[in-house]
Amino acid sequence: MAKKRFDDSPCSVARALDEVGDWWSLLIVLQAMYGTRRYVDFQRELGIAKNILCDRLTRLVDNGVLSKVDVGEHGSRCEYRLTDKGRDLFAVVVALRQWGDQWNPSSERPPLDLRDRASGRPIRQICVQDADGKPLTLRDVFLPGVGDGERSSG
Amino acid sequence: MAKKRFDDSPCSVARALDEVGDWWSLLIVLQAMYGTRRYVDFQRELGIAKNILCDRLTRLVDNGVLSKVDVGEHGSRCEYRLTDKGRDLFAVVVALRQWGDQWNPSSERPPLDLRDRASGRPIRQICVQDADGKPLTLRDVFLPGVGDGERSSG
DNA sequence: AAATTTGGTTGCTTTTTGCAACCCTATTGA
DNA sequence: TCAATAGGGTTGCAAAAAGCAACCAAATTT
Repeated sequence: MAKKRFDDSPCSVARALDEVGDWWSLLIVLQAMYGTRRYVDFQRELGIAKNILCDRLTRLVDNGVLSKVDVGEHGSRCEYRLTDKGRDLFAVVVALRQWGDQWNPSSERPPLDLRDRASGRPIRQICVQDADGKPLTLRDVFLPGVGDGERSSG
Repeated sequence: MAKKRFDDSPCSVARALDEVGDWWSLLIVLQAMYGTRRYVDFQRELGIAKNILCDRLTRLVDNGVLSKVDVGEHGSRCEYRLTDKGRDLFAVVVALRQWGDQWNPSSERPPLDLRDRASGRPIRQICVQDADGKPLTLRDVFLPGVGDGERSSG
């Protein structure tokens, strides 16, 4: 009766969700992208229970999304830092944020205004693109070798 | 002691995760993108418990990600179809799939080869882009008006 | 008329979550 | 030197959610 695991699923989305698909993990990654590195800071900023935070940080470290680094001379403090794998979730987080901003806008706050550091201009809307950069919707794509009618109408 | 809700969080990522951030919801959406519409088909293809599936489908309908449509003359059958809001999760799902393919590749299956229906060519890697389409990493962006040093080193 | 399909609901057990309390190791500081 | 505090946890307990199996009712098939 345990929660189902997807870590050996043939589907890479399922495997990805096994690592960052629970309620807290992706928020921890997001917070890390904002610069948070310390246990107590994650706890305060997310309002997460300490045991859950501990479990999630451990899992994220085990999965290579974060790394645990001892800081300070005597090793009693540590930081949790994004790895390359964790930083690579940037597109996922931004896509999710743009979706949330579009479909569940906050009545109080404007959508987050991420900008390119070099030009100062806002970033683009994330989308699936063809080889030339043209935006593609769900219906514009197919899977070679798969019976395709199922995805064509709707 | 209830599970924390994020539906009124000021963070749009948290609000998005409140709708599709649990273990099953995004997989249901993914399956719907593959063309699945029927309760029994979701159940068989995902291997999800019926009560959980029922709960998730209801939640996704309540949140406007799926719509429940009666089909057949006598209304005893229905289909769950993606709404525009649900289809708009395409970029999120593809970003997550590409991340999973890159960092947790399956030993058995090659990464899914999504292609543009018009050209037949593979789709691009999803990434955050500046206004000109140049790829941006986490460190290339900033939030106007926010003290920024926190995100600069890492 | 009986079996099957579809879309559920109900009961029950195992896990997970969330909160509070506690622990151990520095470090501060009076 | 001894107490207080901060950081990073662990433990215990109650509530909630997940998972499985059994059951249900309407429609369809045989």
